[in-house]
Amino acid sequence: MVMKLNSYDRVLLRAVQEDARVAQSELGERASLSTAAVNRRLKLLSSEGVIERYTACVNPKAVGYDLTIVVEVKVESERADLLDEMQRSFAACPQVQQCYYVAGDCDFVLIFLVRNMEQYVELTRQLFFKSNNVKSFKTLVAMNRVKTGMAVPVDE
Amino acid sequence: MVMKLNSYDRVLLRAVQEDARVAQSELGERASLSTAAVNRRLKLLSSEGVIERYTACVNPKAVGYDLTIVVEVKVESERADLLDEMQRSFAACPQVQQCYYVAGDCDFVLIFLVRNMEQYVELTRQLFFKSNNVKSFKTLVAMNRVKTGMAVPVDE
DNA sequence: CCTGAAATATCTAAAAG
DNA sequence: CTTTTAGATATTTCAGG
Repeated sequence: MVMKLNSYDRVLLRAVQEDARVAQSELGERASLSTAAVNRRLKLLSSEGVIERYTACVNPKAVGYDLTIVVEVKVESERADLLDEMQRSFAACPQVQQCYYVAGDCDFVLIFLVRNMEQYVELTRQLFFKSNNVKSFKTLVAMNRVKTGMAVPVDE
Repeated sequence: MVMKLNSYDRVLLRAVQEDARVAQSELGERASLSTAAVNRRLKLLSSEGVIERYTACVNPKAVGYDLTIVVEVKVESERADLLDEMQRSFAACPQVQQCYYVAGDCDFVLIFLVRNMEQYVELTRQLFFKSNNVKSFKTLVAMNRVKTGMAVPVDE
């Protein structure tokens, strides 16, 4: 599960997280590596699961998704089967961008991306009221997406 | 700011969010479009800012980042200059993966990705205690990353 | 808005040091 | 790890409907 990374790999990982479209020849220059070596290492990083996938980052506003909402959910029962079912329904909802099962003073943190408040309200009905296992939830409306992304620090 | 999307664009956006490495010829087949048309539309989507960038998704565990922590921060003062300075310092920290400025019962929601608790504690000192504008913060440790990513729904 | 063909560029794999 | 080579793929441009 944990691949041994050398310092070339680290340079590559930082670079492709920032911009996955830079040519391998260009990556080679930055990492002081041949193009062939870059190719080999990137492929290895993918096959070892260090790089999980490549994706395009879409600007939510550009497709009419203007509202980001963070929600804290408390559950009624911690029964495993009920929690599993909740997680499945959360994960299956396209407007739930992220979901974390947490320890602390709530049980789930969800990040919604919705078109408007109406859509959010409708989704809370579907996801929270229907399940009968949500004790309460707290809504935090984002005024500013200060920092977004899934970038992973690669240090050393 | 808002580009008019046709139904080809929507198919393309869904596809490249899932996997940015599919060939344009393959995308063309899926969208019933020529390769050249796919190329042109993707380039347009980028230049119009609909697609912000392309990125590699790195598995945090594979690089030793095993802990995801959600933090709610309450501030002392809402003075604009103080808030700006906080946002800058949060955004500048590589272990702060995401940061939202929110309305509701706290002011900021941060998502940390850290190696271990020690690192988290150290970062809270730097980011929260130094600023002198953090009234309190609440730590939620993720037991399960149920759903992650920055995927944006593209409907219609 | 589209297509199809031609020209480039990039990636991949193999061979050899 | 390197370089070089060569062939397969992918991207981009261009002419034209």
